[in-house]
Order: sequence, then C-alpha cells, then structure tokens
Amino acid sequence: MKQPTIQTAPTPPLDVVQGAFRALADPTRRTILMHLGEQDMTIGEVCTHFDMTRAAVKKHLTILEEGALISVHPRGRERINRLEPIALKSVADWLNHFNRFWDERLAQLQHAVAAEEAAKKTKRSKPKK
Amino acid sequence: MKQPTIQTAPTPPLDVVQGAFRALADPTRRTILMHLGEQDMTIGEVCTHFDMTRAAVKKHLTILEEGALISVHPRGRERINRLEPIALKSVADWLNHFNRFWDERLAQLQHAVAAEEAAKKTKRSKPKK
DNA sequence: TTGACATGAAACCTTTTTGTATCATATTAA
DNA sequence: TTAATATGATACAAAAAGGTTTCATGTCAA
Repeated sequence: MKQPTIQTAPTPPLDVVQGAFRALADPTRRTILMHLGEQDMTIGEVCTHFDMTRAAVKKHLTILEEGALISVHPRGRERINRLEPIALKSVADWLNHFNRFWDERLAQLQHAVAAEEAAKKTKRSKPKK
Repeated sequence: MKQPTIQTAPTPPLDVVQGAFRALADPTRRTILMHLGEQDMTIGEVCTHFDMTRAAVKKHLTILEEGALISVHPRGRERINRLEPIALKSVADWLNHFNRFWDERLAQLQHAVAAEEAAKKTKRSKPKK
C-alpha cells in the first residue's frame, strides 16, 4: 500500500517536534510555559498557580523537560525551571510549512467578505492591509 | 457560580487552540495534514498512506475535524477531506507569544558560541562531526 | 544535630487514546 | 435489482495520560 520514499535524511527534528507537540497538547503545560515566560520558577512556585498536587505539577514539568521546552537548573535544594524557546521555535517552524495556505485562505475570506460588503453597499469600511 | 460577565463570546480561540493542539499531538495526524496540504483526499486515499485500518484513519480524521484543522465535504458516497489552515494559524499565533524569547535566546547562543570560539583559540582538539 | 523544607520516586487508580474487528447504511455501476 | 464500493458506528482491548497518596532523600537554618 505504502509507497516507500527514497529520501533517507529528510527528518531533521522529528523527535524534537514530537516531544514538543506532545507536551503542548495539555492546557496545564501550556499555562506553565506562559508562567515561565514571565520568570524562571521553582517547582513550588509553579505549584502556586494550580489546584493540583505537587507531584502532578512535577509530572507536567518532566514532560515539558522531555520535550525540551524547559530546562531545569538545581540551586541548593530547589530546581529552577526555565523556558527553553528553541523547541517552541521548532514547532513554529513546522507550522510555517502551512504558511502559504493561510495566505490563500485569508485571501479567499477577504475576497468573500469584500464581495458581501459590496453587495450590501451601505458602509464604507475600508479594510486596512 | 458567580458569573458577572455578560459577554457571551469571550472565548475566541481557547477551545480552538486546545482542539488543534490535541489533534497535532499525534504524528499520524500531522502526517495526514501534510498529505492534505498536497491535495484534498477521500478517506480511502488518506488510508493508502498508512499501515492502519480504515477505522483508525477515520478516527484520526474525526479528531482533526474536531480541532477544525480539516473540513469534510460529502461528494456522492465519498467524503473529501480538506485542510483548514485557520486553526493551524491560531496555533502559530499562540506560539508567536514566545517570539521574543527566541530572539533573546538565539542572541545568547550566538554570543556564547563566539566567546567559546575565542577562548578555544589555543586548543586544536576539535572532534569531527 | 535536629527539624523543616523542596524535591524525587514509586505504587495505584481512573480516564483517554489508539488501535482492532464487526456490522450497518448509503451510493454507484452493471 | 444486485453487487461492489465508501463510509459510519459500535463494542472491545491494550496502552498512555493525568491524577492521587505515600515514602525517601538531600538541603537549609536554628
């Protein structure tokens, strides 16, 4: 059924992308990332933002670390969690493969809206571009 | 309990983003999206690219549709699956919140590499890649 | 040293996910 | 009409996800 492709190394960051997408699938983890965007935080500090046991937050942080979205830095008995934007950028790069579709679709929508506006012909709202 | 807000639609992209991130977490579904980026496809055509039962592919397509990443258009007894880039763009927009971190971190890395190179000027033990 | 604090880790449970197999339905073509 | 086709839908099983509780370990501070 499946046609084997001949390319052997068109797979630069697949594991990285997979780990990052997996980590981003959970809303708690996305919220953690936004908090860490404000400042580095210990696990305890992250916990203060969630109604959840410390162990559960720790698991989320572990998955974020596995996805390379954060790094953990021991400082005494604490562990400082820091946002690591490189993996986030790899996700954004993957999404950018679809850039041209956004442009096409947005142009379609704008065109449709413009046609509708013209049909109404009541307002003179000028779409800025 | 207390819902003093009167807005009925203050949740513009939250559910959309969650549904899209959930759908993107699976590598099979990301591959499906790339195939649909090439052309619209029926379920059967999508199936030809995977070593998986038709029912499993159908479930993936359902999750992609729930995440608004694709739309399904009946044509006779077939269902044409079409990429819907708007939800993808909402994910990209969410990621762009971290844009400034990429810039900062990349600048840091470039600076660090430059400093290390300068410090290494005396050494010659560079392992081959 | 002692105790409080911050974390790590394991066992366990429930729900979701991801696949299968099977049967039902609607459409096309002969 | 009849049969093949394309899909929908349900029930099922294994694995992963997401949470809790409990206990152990290492560090700081008095």
